Amino acid sequence: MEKASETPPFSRDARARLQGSLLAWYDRTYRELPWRTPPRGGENGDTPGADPYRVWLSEIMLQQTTVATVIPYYRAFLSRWPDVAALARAPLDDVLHAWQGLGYYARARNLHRCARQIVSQWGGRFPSREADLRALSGVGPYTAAAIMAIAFGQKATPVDGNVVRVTARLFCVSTALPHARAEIEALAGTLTADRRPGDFAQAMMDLGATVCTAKKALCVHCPWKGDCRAHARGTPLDYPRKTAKKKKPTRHGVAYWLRRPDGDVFFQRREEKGLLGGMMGIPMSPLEEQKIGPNAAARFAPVAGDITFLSGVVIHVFTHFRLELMVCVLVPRVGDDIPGMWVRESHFSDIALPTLMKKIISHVRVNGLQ
DNA sequence: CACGCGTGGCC
DNA sequence: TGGCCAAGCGT
Repeated sequence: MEKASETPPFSRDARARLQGSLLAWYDRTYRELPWRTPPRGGENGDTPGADPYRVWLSEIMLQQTTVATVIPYYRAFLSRWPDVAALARAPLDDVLHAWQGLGYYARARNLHRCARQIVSQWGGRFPSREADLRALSGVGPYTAAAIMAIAFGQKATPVDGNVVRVTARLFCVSTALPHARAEIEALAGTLTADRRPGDFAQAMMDLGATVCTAKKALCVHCPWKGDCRAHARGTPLDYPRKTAKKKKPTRHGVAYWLRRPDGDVFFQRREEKGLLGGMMGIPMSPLEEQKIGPNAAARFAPVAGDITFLSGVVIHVFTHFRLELMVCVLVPRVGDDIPGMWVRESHFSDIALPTLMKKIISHVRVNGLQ
C-alpha cells in the first residue's frame, strides 16, 4: 500500500514556497463570506481567530452543501441565535424548522445536541483541543480540524473535498477514491503551514472551490502551477481518480393526504433515524422497488376511508435513490387514533417540512380535488 | 468500512 | 436529462 503517490512529498524549501504562494494568493483574491474574518495580510500577520460558534455553525451547514445555499440559512440562524447558549435554549422544533430545506436533517439534530453539550459540559465555551471537539455531536475529523485552525489558530489540517482534489492533483495520487483517502490526508498534512493556520486552511479550500475545481482546472490562475505534478503532465482533470459509482435505483411509494371535513390535513413526525428523520410529513407507504398498485396502496393506508388517487406522480431525487411517489387523498371514515397532528393549511408554514413534503403539497394543490 | 443521508445547480 | 458535484458524519 506504500505506493503513496506517483511522486514523493516536497522538500522543506518547496513546502515553504508553496505555503507562501498560497497565502499570498489568498490575500490577493480574498472572498468575503458572512462567517469569515478578513486576513490581516502583511508580514507575519495571523488573522485574528474567528468566533468559534460562528465557525462551527458555518462548518456544519457547509457539510456537503454549497456556499450559496448556506448563506441565507447562516444569516437567519446567527440573527435568531447569536451565541451557543441561545441555540441551546431553543426548542429542537424551532431549530428543525429553521433548517428546513437545507437537507441532511441529522445535522440539525446534532447541531442542537452539540449546543447543549457545549453548555452543559463546557460552560458555554467551545473546547480548544481537537479530541474534545471530536467528542461533540456532529463534529467529525474535518469539522474539528477546521475549528482548530480557523477559530483557535492552531495548526490543523481540515481535509474536505476541495483539499482532496487539490492534493491529489498536486501529487498525482494514483490510488482511486475512496480508498486513497488516508494517503491524501497524510500528503495534505505535509503541506500545512505553522503560520496563519486558519488562513492556510481556508486558502486550500478556496483554491479547490475557485481554481482547481472538479470540472475545470484553471491552472493559469493557480499559485501552485509551478509545482503541481498533474499540471506538469497536462492532465489535472484525471485526478483524483475515482472508482465507478453504482447507478441510482428508483423506489416507489404512496403518500396519503388525509383530509378532515374541516379541511385540516394530517401530519406526523418522522422517525429520528432514517430518511428525513425528525421532520414532519404526511404518512407514506413503505418504499419498494416496484410500482405500487391500487390494491396495495389501499392496504398500506394508515386509516380506513375513501381513497382517491391523484393523477401524476411526485419525483424527488435523493443522494442514493430516486423516489417516485403516488399521492392519494384519503378521507378517514372513522376518528383518528394514530399519533400525529391535524394542521390547517394556513399553518403549514409553522411546521418543519422537508422539500419533498413541499413538493407533495404543491402536487395536491395542482392535481387535487377540492 | 460501506452505506445512508437532501437539495439545488450545472452541463 | 441524468449524472455529477458540494466546506462530511454516524453507524
